[in-house]
Amino acid sequence: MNTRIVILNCALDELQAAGLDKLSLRAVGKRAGVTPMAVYRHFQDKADLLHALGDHALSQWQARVEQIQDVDLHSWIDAVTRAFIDLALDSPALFDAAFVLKTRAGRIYPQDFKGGRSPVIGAFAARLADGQRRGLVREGDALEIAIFSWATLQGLIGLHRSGRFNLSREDFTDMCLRGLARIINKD
Amino acid sequence: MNTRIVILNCALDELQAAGLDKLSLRAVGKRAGVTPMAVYRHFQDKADLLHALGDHALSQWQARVEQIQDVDLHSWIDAVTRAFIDLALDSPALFDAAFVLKTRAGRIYPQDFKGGRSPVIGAFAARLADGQRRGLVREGDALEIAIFSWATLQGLIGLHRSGRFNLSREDFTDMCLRGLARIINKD
DNA sequence: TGTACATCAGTGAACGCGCGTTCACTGATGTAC
DNA sequence: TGTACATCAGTGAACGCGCGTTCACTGATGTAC
Repeated sequence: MNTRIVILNCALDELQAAGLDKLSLRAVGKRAGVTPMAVYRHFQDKADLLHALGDHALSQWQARVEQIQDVDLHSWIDAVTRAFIDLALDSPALFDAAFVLKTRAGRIYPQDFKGGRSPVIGAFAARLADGQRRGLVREGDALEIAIFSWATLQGLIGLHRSGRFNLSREDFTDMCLRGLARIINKD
Repeated sequence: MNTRIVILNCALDELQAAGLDKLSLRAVGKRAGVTPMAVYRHFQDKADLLHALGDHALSQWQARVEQIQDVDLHSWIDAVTRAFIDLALDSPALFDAAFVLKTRAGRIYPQDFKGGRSPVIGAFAARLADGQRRGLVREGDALEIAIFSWATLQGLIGLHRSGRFNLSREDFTDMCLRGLARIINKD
C-alpha cells in the first residue's frame, strides 16, 4: 500500500524531469526502486497513473494556496498569482498534470464550481464577491470573474511557454498582475 | 519542389487526424503518396517539418482573419473570436501547431509586435486604439489589451479542451465574448 | 544532333531504440484449524 | 504450537509495435561539348 504513494511521488519527480509526453512507466519504476511492472499492481495502466498524478498535483496546488493567509484581497491575489506562475514556470510538467491534462469527472464548470468542489476558485470567487460588496471589484458574476482571471493567467503562461514573450520573470509577473487588475478592479 | 508543398499540406491533414504527439513521418509520407524518406529531401528532420507546419498553420490563420472585413469594432471582435474558437475546437492540432508549439525566431512580444510582425495582433491593437479615441474602449496600452484578450481566449479554450466546462458551443462562445468585453469595453 | 556526365528527387531495406503490456513465476505474509 | 494453504506485492523475461533515421541505390532530368 505504501508503494502506491512512493510510485506516485516518484512519478511526479519523473514528470518534472522528463515532461508529460516523455513520462515512461519504466523510468517511474526505476526511480521508485521497483520493477516497471510493480506499477500495474497499484494502477490499472498508464492512463490511470496519469489521472492519479493529475489529482495528486492538484492537491498539492490546493495545499499551497491554503497556506496563503493574506486577508487583503489584492495582496491575496498577488500571492496566489506569484505561486501560480512559479508552479507553471518552475515545474511545468507538474503544472500540466494539474491543469492541462484532461480531467476525470469532477471540477467541471459550472456545476462543480458552484457546489464548491474547486476550493481555490471557490475561495477566489468568495473574496471577489466580498470585494464587490465593499466597492473594490467591478460588478459581474463573481464566479465568472474568477474563471476569467484563471483563464487569462493560464493564457499568458501558455504564451510565455511557447516563447512569445521576451520578458524577465518579474516583468512577466507584473504583466500578469496588470491583466488581472483589468478584469477585476473597479477603476 | 512541388512535393514540399504537398508534404506540408498532407502533414497538416495528418496533424488534424492524429494529433500533435502522434504525428509520424511515416504517416505523413503515406498520405503524400511518397516514401517517408522523401520528407528528408525537403526538411532537415522532424523538428524542422514541425516548425514549418507551425508557420504554415499560422499563415492560414492570418489569411482567415484577413477575410473578416467588418468595420465596426465589436462585430470584428465577434467574428475573429468565433473564427478562433472554430479553429481551436474543430482543428485542435492545427491550432496547437500555430499557437502552442514553441515558435522559431520572430513574433516575440514586445519587439516584433510593436514592429507589426504579427498582423492579427497588430490589426487588433490598431482597432482598439481607434476605439479608445472614439470613447468605446477603456484606457490602457492598446497592444497590451490585445495581448490580454488573446491570452484570455487561449486560456478559456485550454480550460474547455481539458474538459473543465460543461457548456454548449454557443454558451462557451458567449462566455468568451463576455470575457473579452470585460477586458475591452468602457462600461 | 548526339554522347557523356552530373545532379538530384525519391526509393526501400534495415538499424536500433524505447515503449506499454503479457505472462508465468517467486517468495513473503497472513489465516484457519 | 505447528502445519497447510491462500493471498498478494513484486519480479524478470519476453512480445510486438511504431518510431526517427542511416544508407546505398535508382532512374529521370538537365547540362556541356
